[in-house]
Amino acid sequence: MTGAEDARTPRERYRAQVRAEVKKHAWEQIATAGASALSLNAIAKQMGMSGPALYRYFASRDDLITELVRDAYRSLADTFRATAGSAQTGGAGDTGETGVDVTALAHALRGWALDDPQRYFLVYGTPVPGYHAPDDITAIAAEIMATLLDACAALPSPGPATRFAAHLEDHRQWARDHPAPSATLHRALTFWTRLHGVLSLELAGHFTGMGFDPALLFAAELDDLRRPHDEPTE
Amino acid sequence: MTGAEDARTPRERYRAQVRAEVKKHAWEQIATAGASALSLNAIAKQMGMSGPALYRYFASRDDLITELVRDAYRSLADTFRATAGSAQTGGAGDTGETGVDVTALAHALRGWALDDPQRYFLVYGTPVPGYHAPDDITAIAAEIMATLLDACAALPSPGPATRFAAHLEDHRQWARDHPAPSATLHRALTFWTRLHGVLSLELAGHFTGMGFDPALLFAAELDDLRRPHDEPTE
DNA sequence: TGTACATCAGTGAACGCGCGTTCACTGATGTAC
DNA sequence: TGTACATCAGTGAACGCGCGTTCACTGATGTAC
Repeated sequence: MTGAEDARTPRERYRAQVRAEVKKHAWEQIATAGASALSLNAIAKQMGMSGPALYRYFASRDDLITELVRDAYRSLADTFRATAGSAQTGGAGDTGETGVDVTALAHALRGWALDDPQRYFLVYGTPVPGYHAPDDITAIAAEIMATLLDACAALPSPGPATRFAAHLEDHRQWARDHPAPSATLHRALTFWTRLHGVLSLELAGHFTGMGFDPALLFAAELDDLRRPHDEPTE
Repeated sequence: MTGAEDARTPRERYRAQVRAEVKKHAWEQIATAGASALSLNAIAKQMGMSGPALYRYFASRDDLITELVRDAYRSLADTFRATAGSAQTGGAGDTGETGVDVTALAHALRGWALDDPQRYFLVYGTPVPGYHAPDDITAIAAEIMATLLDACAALPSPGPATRFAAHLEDHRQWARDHPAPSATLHRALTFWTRLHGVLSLELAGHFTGMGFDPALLFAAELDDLRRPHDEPTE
């Protein structure tokens, strides 16, 4: 068995290939000069084509950027799903918990971010005022959050009933279908904001010259997230 | 006494005034379309001047942007200093600690960020690949960090001796002149990354549609930062 | 107070550039009989 | 297998635009005697 049949016509396959190559050059351009410097004409030149040729493949510059954003989200969602699927805890003398490992997710996130910082910033960086992502991208973001929620739900202790968790009790539209208690939602949000806090400052270079190893700060935050906390004072 | 003498000549005062007006329009443009869309010609048009006139006031577009970045840093540093100077703890039946109040700093940071999100992102948002801030801006960043360190040093408990603090023991170039123990440095860094994590995701709109109140998540993180923690497990 | 000069703000024309995008067209590839 | 037609990739010219930046110049403001 040499592989599944490719139902696509040669033309379709060629189209897909050129589209992929355009995107590849687009990412290189973004990595070099930032997303705002992305230029269709420059990409065409790099590919040895004339500018208007690209309009066979993308309706407009905005269209291309939106697709890059979508691909970035999709890439992170897939990375999360793959990590969640293969990295269950409970194997090596652990505390007996089962399910998705939140530590593995954290390292997957960090790896994904370091792999291409500008891709990370295209998702989580400075927003362009007025831009609204289409619905299908929002759906991918929700998918990412769902994977994270599953992992947090699998943590040994459900976490303390924080005041913010009480607020979430009545404000959990984003997770209304998830069975996890609100304390777990709080944990997931905290996981997200804390790791993003370290990662985005690190990738933006705000730690350079300070001397310490950002990976260890990341690890410290992760350790803290895994540790059950006291009840909040008062 | 109607005020101190203004040693500046009328021409100098005029210059300063026009420069300020240029910056004002620049900020409006950034708020509307992001920093990458900033255009000298557009600013001149808004001011009813011709484009080249602005070159009397700024050497180049990059020069203007650098100055906006500097002003943003300066603004945050001043806000922090003012907050630290006027908001000592220990007044209202507190636990007896004295010195700068970290809670006040946190709220000052949040207020400053919400006041002008694009200004926040100009400081902490997506970096432009290849751009390096001049030294005097780095110095302002250090000033901000110093104020934060002072506040963390004034917290009731010095915090536990975390593993990361042990690493900082030998990697605290950025705070080699500060008397605070490394555990306090760890606290300051955590303060920074956690609050930035919540703020940047909030300002970028990643919480919109989720239903909860970002202010309460921010408050929850702040509460957690103020609470002394257990020793790390193991 | 008045005159001569220097300083400086602002203009308008111009340069060169690269951008996104449209359009009519050529030539190659695939499809139908 | 060959022919007629439809589909589609890619080109080159062109449009209009706005950008940053320079330059020589005008006119107003300030300074020195």
